[in-house]
Amino acid sequence: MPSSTPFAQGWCSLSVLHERIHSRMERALQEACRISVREYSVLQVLDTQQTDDKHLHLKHVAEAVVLSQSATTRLVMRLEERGLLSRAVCDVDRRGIYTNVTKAGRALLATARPASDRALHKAFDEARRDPQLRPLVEALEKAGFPG
Amino acid sequence: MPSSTPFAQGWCSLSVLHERIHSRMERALQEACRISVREYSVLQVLDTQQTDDKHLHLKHVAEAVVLSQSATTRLVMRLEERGLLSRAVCDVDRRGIYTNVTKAGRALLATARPASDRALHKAFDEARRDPQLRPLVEALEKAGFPG
DNA sequence: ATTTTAGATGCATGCGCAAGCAATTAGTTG
DNA sequence: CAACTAATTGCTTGCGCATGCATCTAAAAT
Repeated sequence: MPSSTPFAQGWCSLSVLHERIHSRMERALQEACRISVREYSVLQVLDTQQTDDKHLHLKHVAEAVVLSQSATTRLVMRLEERGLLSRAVCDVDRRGIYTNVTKAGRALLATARPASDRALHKAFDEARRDPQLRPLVEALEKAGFPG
Repeated sequence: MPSSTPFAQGWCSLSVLHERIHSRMERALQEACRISVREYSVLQVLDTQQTDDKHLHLKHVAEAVVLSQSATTRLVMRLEERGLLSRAVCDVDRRGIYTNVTKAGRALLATARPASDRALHKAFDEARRDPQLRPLVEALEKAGFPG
């Protein structure tokens, strides 16, 4: 994935690294609990929102995971249909929707998290062995990323 | 986009940064030349492959942009239908497909590249102002990334 | 001949955009 | 202040499109 400027070249590496990690996590999460990376992300966001006793409107959830509002609506719908979360209209502003992760949802998260972590580490190790990605990976590590 | 481990937290930031850059570039490229980020990436790959006088099979193009083989087939098809590239069976292995960017394709790239670059810089500047992304962006810059 | 590989295709799914609907807020008029 | 209208905001829906998976065909390779 070559490019015109050095800056764009950096973006290409970032992009490839991201896609590689993403596709690995996708497969891992799909296999472990029939869930997509995005669904996992949303559940994760909603779960922490909940433990912090803060409630996010759908719109802010969409922003947090960088997804369109319509896609977020449908994603949350799917999760509700699978019993992983429940929805309720916000009573101070009845346009808003509040969501709560159910027990089943938290159980799924407990399975998904280690699976996702394993996939993430694997992807990173693999990337370190790729000549194109090596500098980027090292840059991230040197700067204390991730972690 | 919070998470369980620090490592996963890093992945979340990386993910958000990527999505932000991506959606900005998508809009910019769409507006500038009715082309998607992926189509741009593929064109870019094929163009450099060509100037280096090397020919890639579709399969390797797919790997380079981290896309499935089927999606790559159809993407290249779309680009051919728009007259941005031409396809030909490889004569030493008639299973393989070779592709060449046309004059129109190179013209489009000439428009797309600066548009994409502008979007990229904008997205980076914006990210630097986001508390969640700031450490990641600085990490990348400190380590000489991108560029 | 069998197996393997490159690419194409049917199908189901998730996405973004644009339009729509309902609730809220701001502004106007009596 | 109350009542009405306009503009905004949060979410949903219709629709077309790109993607991945599984499957298929044709061409090497064994």
